[in-house]
Order: sequence, then C-alpha cells, then structure tokens
Amino acid sequence: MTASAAQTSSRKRAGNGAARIDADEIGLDALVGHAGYAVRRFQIWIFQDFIRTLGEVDIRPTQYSVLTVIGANPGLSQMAVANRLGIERARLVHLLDSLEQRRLVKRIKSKTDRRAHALHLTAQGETALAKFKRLAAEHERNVEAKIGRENRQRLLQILADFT
Amino acid sequence: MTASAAQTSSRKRAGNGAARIDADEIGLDALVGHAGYAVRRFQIWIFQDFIRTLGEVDIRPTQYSVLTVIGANPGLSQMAVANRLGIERARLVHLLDSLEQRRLVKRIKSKTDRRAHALHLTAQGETALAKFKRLAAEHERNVEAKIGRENRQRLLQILADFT
DNA sequence: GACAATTGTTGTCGTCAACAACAATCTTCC
DNA sequence: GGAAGATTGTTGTTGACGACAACAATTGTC
Repeated sequence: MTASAAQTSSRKRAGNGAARIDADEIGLDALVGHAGYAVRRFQIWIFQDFIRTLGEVDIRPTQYSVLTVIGANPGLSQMAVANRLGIERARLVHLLDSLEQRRLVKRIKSKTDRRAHALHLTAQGETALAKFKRLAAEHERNVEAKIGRENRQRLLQILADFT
Repeated sequence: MTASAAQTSSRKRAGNGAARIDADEIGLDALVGHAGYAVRRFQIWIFQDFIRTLGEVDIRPTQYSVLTVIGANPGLSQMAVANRLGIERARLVHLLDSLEQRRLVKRIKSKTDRRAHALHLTAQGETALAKFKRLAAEHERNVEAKIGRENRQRLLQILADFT
C-alpha cells in the first residue's frame, strides 16, 4: 500500500521470525535523503572525538565555547554570552559555576549594572585555555582526516550562517 | 600572553564593568574554525524545524528514524535496529514502548530466537508513516530553503559515510 | 514615582548518550 | 551432552543538554 517495504528485503529474512541480516545491509529508506540524519550522526561522532581528545583536561565542547568567547571578549555579561552561543541563560549559570570552581573564570560584579556580572578568565584560565586550544586544534585535524581537507572547508562555508 | 583577547574588543566596553556590546559584534575567536560548533548549531536548528513541521503528528526525529527503518526492513530485531541507527539498545526499549502504545509498531516474538523480537509496523503504522514521510519531505524543503539546494546536496555527499 | 523589562538564579520536565546489572536464551567448546 | 561464555531485551542510574516557569534585585520608561 505504502510502497515503502521494499528495498533491502532480499533473502536472509526468516518468515516473520528474527532478523538474519547483517547490519550493513539494512536499508535506511527515506533517511538517506534527510540532511538532519547525516548531520546528527556526524555531530555525535565529532563531539565524541572532541571529548576524547580533550579528555585529559576534562573539557567538553560547551565549556570550551564558553571559555573561548569569554577569553576573546572579557567583561561580557552572562546574557551576552548566552545569546551569542545559543545557550539558555539558566544553563549558563551551572556551566559558570563549574568553571568558576575550577578557577578558570571569575564573575565580577558590574559597576554600571548591579544586576549583571562581568565575566573574565583568571590568569590560570588564560594559560589553561591556550592548552585547550592546542588540543582542540588536534581534534580539528582528526575531523579533517575523517572527511577530507576540502570537504571540511566546504562544510564550514555552507554552515557559516549558523555562526 | 595568549594573544587571544583581541578581536572585537573595540569600543563600547565599560572599564571592567558590564558589557555594552551588541550581540552581533561578539567575536567567536577560535570557534569559527571548528566544524563541530557550526554542525552543532545547524543540527539544533534542523531538529527544531523537524519537530515543528511534524508537530501536528507528534513525531520526533529519532522516532521517525526508527519507524522508517522498521518499515523498510520488517522483522528486524531490536539489536539490529539499534546498531543500524546508532541508538543504544536500552534507549530503543523506551522508544518502542511509546510507539507500541500508539499502535504504530508491534513486537512479535521470534520463533527462531526466543530472546529476540521481530519488529513490524501495524497497518495503522504503515499509513501513519506515509504521512510522516510527506511532512518530513516538507521539512527537508525547509532545509533546502535555508542553506540552498546545491549546498544541501553537497552536505549530504560530504556526510554520506556517516550513514 | 509607578510600572514594565532585564539579569541572574533556582527549579522542574523531557530528551538523549553512556553504563551497569540482570534473567532468559543461544552458541561454543570440550 | 553439558558447562562456560556471549547475546537479547529489560531495568535502572548518571550526567549533559534544551525548554520553561517563577522569583528577587535592579534598571529603564512613561
């Protein structure tokens, strides 16, 4: 009826019993035409590699993005960082709590807006971030090795609008 | 020391007070060279659009992928589906519980392996999936409108290895 | 000066990846 | 044929993450 049950249903299928199919011959059907599926699988791979490569310093992608933005723009408020990175401000609170406990970031009470905090890296945070960036560059070389140099460039170009 | 605090630090910065910077002039520094950052932001956008476009039928990306694979390969075991889609088998249990409650999928005891279940769509599941696919195609057109037709094609090509 | 908006914070909820443990069952190997 | 190990589905826990709602303190506006 729906004309969707064809594809890989060749041999090797037990009547209606268990599947005797090797994992690599299971058809994805409509999924192959969906960018979201490929992007999702790729994002999982890339995050796993990032987490592994920066495992020795215990820094996750979100933490790295927060540190990088604060390092490049000292004095930002939490709202500014949250908006720039697409992180909810409620979530940034916990991220900063963790980074502040590790003495990488400090919240300084703003003198112009007593509601806000001005975010800065500590001296320790500066040197640590330098090391994180070296490891992140190593991760990026892994990405390059995985999809190819020009494909990575094309990817960055295609997705440039998403900041 | 780390030579990373430059970039957008032009005017508009209060001494060490709050940030008086518009969100669009906050520099991302090293993040712009990281494929993972762009991919992550894009993946969030694409999933939000998928969830919104398929909101009327209340189907999320993971559910759609499970239904599609079962529809194209009836009789698969839970392990086979989990491995093919990169889902943990523990997580697939809950996904199938939900889909089975909605009468879209049924677990049939395998006769060749009494540990395993053979997964099938119900008749209702078949017709429902057909509708889901139409809505998913509409979502895909949104993606195309967002990044461009040939960019989407290039993207699918670049990420084809991630299944 | 009253009223609306913003900032940081706390809390809850649901999704998701990663593990660990377990019973039932299958496979392997002696 | 039977013991030992592997596999399948299940249950449970943990932590990261996005989304929302509420709140106090403070700021901006009319």
